[in-house]
Amino acid sequence: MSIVTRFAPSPTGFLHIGGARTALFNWLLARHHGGKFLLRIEDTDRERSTQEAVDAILDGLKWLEINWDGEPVFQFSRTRHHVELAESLVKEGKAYYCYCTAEELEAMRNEARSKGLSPKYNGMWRDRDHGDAPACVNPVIRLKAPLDGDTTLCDIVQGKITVSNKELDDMVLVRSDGTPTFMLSVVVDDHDMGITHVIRGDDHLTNTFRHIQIFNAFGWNIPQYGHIPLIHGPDGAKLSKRHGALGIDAYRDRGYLPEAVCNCLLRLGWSHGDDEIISREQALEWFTTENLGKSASRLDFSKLDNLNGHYMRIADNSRLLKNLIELIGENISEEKRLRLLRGMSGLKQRAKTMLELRDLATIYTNDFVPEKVNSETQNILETTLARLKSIEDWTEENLEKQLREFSSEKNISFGKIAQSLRNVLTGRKITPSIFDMLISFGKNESLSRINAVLV
RNA sequence: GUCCCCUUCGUCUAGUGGUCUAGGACGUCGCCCUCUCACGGCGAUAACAGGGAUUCGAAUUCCCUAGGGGACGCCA
Repeated sequence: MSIVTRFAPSPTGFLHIGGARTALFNWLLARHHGGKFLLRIEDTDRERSTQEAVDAILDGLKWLEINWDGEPVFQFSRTRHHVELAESLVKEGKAYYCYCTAEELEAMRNEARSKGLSPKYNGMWRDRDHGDAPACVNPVIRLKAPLDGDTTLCDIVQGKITVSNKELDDMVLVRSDGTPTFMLSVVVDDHDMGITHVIRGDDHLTNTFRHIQIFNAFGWNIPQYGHIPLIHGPDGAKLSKRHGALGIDAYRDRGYLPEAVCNCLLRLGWSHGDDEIISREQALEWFTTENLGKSASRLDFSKLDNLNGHYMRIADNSRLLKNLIELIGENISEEKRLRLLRGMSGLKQRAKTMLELRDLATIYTNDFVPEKVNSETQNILETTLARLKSIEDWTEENLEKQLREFSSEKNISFGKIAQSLRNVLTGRKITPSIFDMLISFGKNESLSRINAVLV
């Protein structure tokens, strides 16, 4: 049997880090087994669903290079089908109309709570005759859930979990306005889409028992479920906007590379021995549900920084340049682009994020302003300039050779020469190596910058 | 309140009864490399929530306690 997984976000907000990880895991599971990964937009809540959120989710997935098969399924478009199936359940006696008002339901819950039970529907219309129906109340359709026995979930991650059916009530399948609920829609769509495996957040665990009851009512096969623990904020509490519950776009804006974000997410709740840096190819090869963890984790930004630094270092220079120019958002002259490209290797190993890279890169993009130097530095620069002028073979290797020779000939410490050059070329004390910069600026620009200080 | 789940260094985790005086990674600290800063290298720091039980032997199995989380909607 071929594996079909899905990611089914509701477009009521951005794609956050937890959702991205869920998508990643489902994607990896499907791709690892050569199966399909589908996308379903759960937009049945018309009040809160927005097109912006749909776009944000799609963009986020694309940025992470989590590609789905076929077109996304929009759940709302399947409303009629969902309702018809619910009605067929009523005909079969597996569901029923309930005419309870909001006040009655509230009273039921309060009563249950006061008895120390979990608040739930008491089944008052379960076996009641249609004729009793109040004329002015539009009914909902409820599932006739089993009253006795228990429902068991064999979870891929959490193991076997059994819940007494007494804990579950007759859930609403179709609302009084005639629209299907999440409970119904998820089950029908998962069935129709041929979903075989569902990896989702732990917060859905208790829903799953309800889903199983609906599957059973229809007599359909139940997919394999894997409930992964939630990601917590740095303080261990539920992830909220206060901590890392940012949209995935915020990670891009903060200068993270998608492969670093994926690697980081992958290690949150999944492991492969002692491996930390895991490429996409390796992840695809190694990912199985056996290695999913059972306990909640927190997003560690210093680890993300570290991973990002790694992926920056191994990233292709021209790709980084392209990203950098987008980030700067201004026109960069051809000359400066060339400088940046030549200097990229030296810059990228000093940056943990694209934002840091952008700051470092200003040494090559800022306009040159000559700074005053003291007479000692001036003397050093004067003689150094003469020497540099004479160098025809302007390569890193040769520059190093020549300048080191020069240093011992003149009996000037190499550190002094280097710091003087660094300062005059960039106006800064912290930069990439001077050879790196001499090459990046090129001979002409380098000499003219030194000259500008001497005049 | 009820039900369910979780608990190894500060953080992410390895570990599925002996190979664990518990391994790796990030962070932190120190040293080395060195033209500054990084990178890199070496080293240090630091954990099995607590208590019982099973066993010759338990981080690993079972029970209890504590702590944390999740769910209890005509939201998804």
